Amino acid sequence: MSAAALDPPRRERNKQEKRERIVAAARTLFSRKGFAATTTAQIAERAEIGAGTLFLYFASKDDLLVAIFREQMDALVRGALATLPKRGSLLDEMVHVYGAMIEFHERDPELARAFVKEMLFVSGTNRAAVHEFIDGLDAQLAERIARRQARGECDASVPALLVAENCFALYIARLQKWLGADERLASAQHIARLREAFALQLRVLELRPARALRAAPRTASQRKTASLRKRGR
Amino acid sequence: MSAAALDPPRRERNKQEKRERIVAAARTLFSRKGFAATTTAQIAERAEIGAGTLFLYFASKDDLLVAIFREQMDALVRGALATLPKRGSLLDEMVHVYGAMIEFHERDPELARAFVKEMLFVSGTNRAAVHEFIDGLDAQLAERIARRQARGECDASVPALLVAENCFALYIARLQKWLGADERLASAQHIARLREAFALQLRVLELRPARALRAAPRTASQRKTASLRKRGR
DNA sequence: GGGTGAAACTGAGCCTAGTCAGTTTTGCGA
DNA sequence: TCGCAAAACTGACTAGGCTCAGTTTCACCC
Repeated sequence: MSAAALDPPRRERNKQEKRERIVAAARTLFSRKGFAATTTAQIAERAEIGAGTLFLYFASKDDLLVAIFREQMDALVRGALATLPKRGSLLDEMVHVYGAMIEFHERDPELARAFVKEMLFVSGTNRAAVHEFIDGLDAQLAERIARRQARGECDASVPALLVAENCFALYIARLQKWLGADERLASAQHIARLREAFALQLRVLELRPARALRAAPRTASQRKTASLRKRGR
Repeated sequence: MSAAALDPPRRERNKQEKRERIVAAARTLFSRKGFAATTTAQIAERAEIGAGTLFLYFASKDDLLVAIFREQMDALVRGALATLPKRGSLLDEMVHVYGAMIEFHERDPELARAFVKEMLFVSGTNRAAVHEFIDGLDAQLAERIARRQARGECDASVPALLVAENCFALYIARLQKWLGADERLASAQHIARLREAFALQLRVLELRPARALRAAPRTASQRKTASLRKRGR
């Protein structure tokens, strides 16, 4: 057999195909029967692999779930960032991006719950990817903030990345309140609440009439810990 | 046997004692060998009960862990609120309370990680208690904010409870960043970071020179969702 | 003090995520 | 074409959380 040019990555390609089969099988079964009710044996059977093979591709059942979601989230956020409302406020942009994620999770709250629970403590094949995703999102949104600061639309003395990180925290907290409660409000409700929380955080970016920036005098104990604040990134 | 006055709650008292034995056994074993390495069978044996009995008292191994931590957190927060620094700023107070929790978690990060992961999605015997704990903490801190607002030290137009809720979100996010990462910084580092995040959020409470409160004009899409914002509490 | 129904308890056994010793497949150099 | 080492794969097996049918204990009433 003389497929010289294509062959070298053949083994690799087989692996990739198999991985895809596993992901496809898992996606189907998870959404059909739920996460807890799907066994890894069923996934393996549907993907036509041995029961143990699954764990060569994913460190655990949780890891597999996170892999599936992360891929979808990547695409979702790329889409949301590409369709940011022109002429909207910063708040609008934030809500546009995070609102898209909330709407996505509304499709299947049980899966979303399992995902959110795992996401922040991933330790399998997704560790790096998840942290890159979060850092990337924070950086993108910080960039949008910084641009407005440069244009003089926002208070430039506020660290943009820190604002973006705080907003991500507010998003996660909203998800947790939503998915951790039994009464399930519609996603629109949660987006509205998220907007409130964001609005409060983004207020620090409002331009202030001249002075005021160091308005509140620092207290003794504030000064005491000040030396710790220079974080070594 | 004539212990008439004490007997009626005897069954009840036995149950309570048994529950305590389970909690004590679990606490010891968890901290000695870690959460994952401790089996429920070992806990049951040490508590001198049958293996199945444990699950009459706690819905799952996770539920047991959450019960233990929640009890400790209750006491910790009560203590922290009782020892708030006099004459400190609002920021100092926030850091005092949440810093105490971070320091507590530093004692055993593996347990803390498992706890934080479960806490927000509890579904066992602790559901209500955990949510009461969080709501109570938010309310207490909101009260501290409101007091300052009433005294004219803070911008009274800012909803105090929302600020407190946002701060809790920032605390959780900090915990997750800490315990979800492999490189374990000292708790002092994390308290310093938490202070930064809080400081940024609390800036919205700074008094502003007269105008400015409705500084930024609302955009079209902001108005669009405004009707959703009246949350039905 | 004995009968009775309910509450509490028990542990053998089920179920499934995850492991690993052994087997098959693959790529490559002779 | 033929070894051969490494990579990939397999499925019987294990461990441990949790269940539940059966048993014991308890409180109450005659």
